[in-house]
Amino acid sequence: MNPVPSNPPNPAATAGEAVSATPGAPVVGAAAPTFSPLYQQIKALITQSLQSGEWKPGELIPSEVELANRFKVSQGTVRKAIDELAAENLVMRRQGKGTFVSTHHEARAHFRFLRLMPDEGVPHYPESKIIEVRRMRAPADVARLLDLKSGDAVIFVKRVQSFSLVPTIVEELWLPGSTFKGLTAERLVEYKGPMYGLFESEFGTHMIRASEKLRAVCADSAAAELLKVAPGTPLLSAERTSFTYGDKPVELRRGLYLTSDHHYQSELN
Amino acid sequence: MNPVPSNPPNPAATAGEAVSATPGAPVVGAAAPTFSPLYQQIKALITQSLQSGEWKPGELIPSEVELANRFKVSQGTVRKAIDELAAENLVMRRQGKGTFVSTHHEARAHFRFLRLMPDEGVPHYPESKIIEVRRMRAPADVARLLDLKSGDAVIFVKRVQSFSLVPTIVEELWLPGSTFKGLTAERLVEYKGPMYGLFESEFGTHMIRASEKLRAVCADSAAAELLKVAPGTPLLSAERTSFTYGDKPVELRRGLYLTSDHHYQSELN
DNA sequence: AAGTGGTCTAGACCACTTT
DNA sequence: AAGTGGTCTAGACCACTTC
Repeated sequence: MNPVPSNPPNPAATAGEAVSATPGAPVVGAAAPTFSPLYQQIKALITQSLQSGEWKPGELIPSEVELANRFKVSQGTVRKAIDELAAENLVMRRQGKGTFVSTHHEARAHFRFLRLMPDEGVPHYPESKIIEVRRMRAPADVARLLDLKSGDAVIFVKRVQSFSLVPTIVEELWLPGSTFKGLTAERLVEYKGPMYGLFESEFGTHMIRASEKLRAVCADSAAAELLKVAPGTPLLSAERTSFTYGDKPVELRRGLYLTSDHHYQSELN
Repeated sequence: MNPVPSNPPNPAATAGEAVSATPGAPVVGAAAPTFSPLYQQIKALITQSLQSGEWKPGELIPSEVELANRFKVSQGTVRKAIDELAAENLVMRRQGKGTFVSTHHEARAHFRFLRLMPDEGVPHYPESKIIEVRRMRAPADVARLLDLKSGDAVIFVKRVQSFSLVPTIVEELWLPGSTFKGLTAERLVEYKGPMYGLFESEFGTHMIRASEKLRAVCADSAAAELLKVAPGTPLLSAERTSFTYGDKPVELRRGLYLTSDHHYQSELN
């Protein structure tokens, strides 16, 4: 279970699946040895504990000193592992308090995946209306993107979001049926707070990353009606795939954004 | 010139503009002391050297050991400063060789600020055609975003980019006239390579960050003609402000993207 | 062989939070 | 006072590149 370091201060080493950094070392039966630094191995172990739910979103994880003792490495090595996890937003460090598992139940998390911002001077009172929730069989394209088999059960959700009473977003979601068993319109409507918070608390699925493809499209009659605009109005289309631990896709989302009073903010570094 | 650390291993300290971390320390005449960690001060000093051109894009900067000696701090502190600069893409580390100043003359830099990607299976042969270059007085909105006074000289550029012979992007740029004195259509046309490479080499202006606002709009007649599409075709509008060192805005760009065979890729973390 | 960045350790002290 | 993360140092060795 331990990474088993064989470093200078560590004597002899306690055998086991030793990690040698020597190129010519006898790596029995490994075609591609895949060496990795100790701190990366520690990072992977911590990630596993996050994924397994040993430490749940919002909870405190063990202190650096404690983790260093557990893994038999120095505090500096644990620190570097946690530094990367913090950079990836998997955990949050707070001086004097400890390191917490990230959660979507937080003010700062609400806008993490929503890049649509009100233009200057436009107020921001969000509202969500569920239009439809139903179970269906995954079409080929949805199945492919969610890593399912064509025809597997998926849950389909359609909703409209308004800002300051102006309908601005119409969204369609596809979720793997097996993961979100029991998700109904009632539960979505009743739930207060962000949808990713519900996924996290009620279904144990924590979204940690997403990838979007943006396009400009014309509003079809359905979207136009929901957004109360003329058919043909240009809309910003965002096709999002969201991932949980291990880069496993667990949500497909197609949003159509009305961008007359809002814009999609993108920072390039 | 030195940060003058007064840390345990350093004896007595060599006087000067000492940086104390003691809250009650006598900070003469400083209303808001603005303490900062040593490595942040080192980072700022390195950034100054980058900005002043002491080390130019593509060049090697002094080694960690050398910088540690120069600043009279440990290598670990220099390392942490450079780590952050590398994370911000200001420098690039290469094991065994050294640390290099980032440059826009590189394959990997070409797509740093261009998020428009060909859809799957669509080939990618870029081509650029300059439509217009002229000097003008900055309109109020351009002046505001470029931190200039209304009426200051700016250079206006209009160009069309094609991918695999399909016109896909029409762009308008505004650049501060003082910074880009002598920029002409000829130089833009003659120059091989990315435009930011030209700005870097010929005008000493290195873009390090940009911020875009995206919207869906209808093609006006001018854009429609250049992109060879029907007026009213939905286009993705990207309004970009680019910054150089010190968060100084040095470019304003409005791009209109045809997204029938391309998409704007956005990664959410 | 020498020089560079990359990893790892050990120990000190600081800043912040809670008890 | 005790515990947490944050900073800083010093020294060792490793991996990679060049001479």
